[in-house]
Amino acid sequence: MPSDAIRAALLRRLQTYAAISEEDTRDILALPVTVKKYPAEAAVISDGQRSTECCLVVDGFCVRSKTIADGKRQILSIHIPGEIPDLMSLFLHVMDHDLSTLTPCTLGFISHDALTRLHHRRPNVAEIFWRDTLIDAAMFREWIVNVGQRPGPARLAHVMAELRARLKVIGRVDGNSFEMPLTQEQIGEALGITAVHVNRVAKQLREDGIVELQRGRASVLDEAKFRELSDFDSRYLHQSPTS
DNA sequence: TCATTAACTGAGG
DNA sequence: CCTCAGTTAATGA
Repeated sequence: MPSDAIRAALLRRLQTYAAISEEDTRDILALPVTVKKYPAEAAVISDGQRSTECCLVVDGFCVRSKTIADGKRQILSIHIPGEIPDLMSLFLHVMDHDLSTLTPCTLGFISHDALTRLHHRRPNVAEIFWRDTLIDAAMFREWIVNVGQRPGPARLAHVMAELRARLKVIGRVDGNSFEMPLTQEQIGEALGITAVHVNRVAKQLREDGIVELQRGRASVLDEAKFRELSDFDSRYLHQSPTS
């Protein structure tokens, strides 16, 4: 993949958040990016490591997670192409959680130095990245509500609804289905329930004709029921520049 | 390896 | 008594 296409993916995402001027666009497209390929389930940067660059997801899915003393892992967020999951490392230099791939990934690395220079030269771009970080925090608030308060079926449906809304803006929703390349074990780690229970919940949703999960793809079978169950309101994603 | 399902258990309403 | 969810174990894809 040409590196122009990689920077364009970043630009496209940032444009969903805010209008970007011509000069700012030029400087974003001029960012030096080092591209690397990763296999599935690979560590990108780990808890405790010092970071000197930010990671742009070009292709594939990543997750952020933390692992507790007994080995159990909590998945904190799922990341799709165009996102920079570790943008906070630009200011918080030592990682406080893990970033790893879910699927095989193409990742673009941008040095903190280059991003800092861009911020100083282009305050409007700095604002966009700030906005991006605040939306990241809004997603975490929603995640806490999901894991802390919703019953299993709604938890699963909500994560699906959010993923679909985010995939939609990068043109990766195909009719009633979209990619959700997590095993039931990984879904359990995201929802805070066991893999067996994920299977039970998934079976229930399938039997109720609401949503179906197979081979890393989710299909919404009944939009109205899905909306009601998921309790999803996209407001917290702030996907429009004026929201 | 991952998905599926049953059977059992306990918490909590 | 009912629902939800964890554990264990067996089996299939």
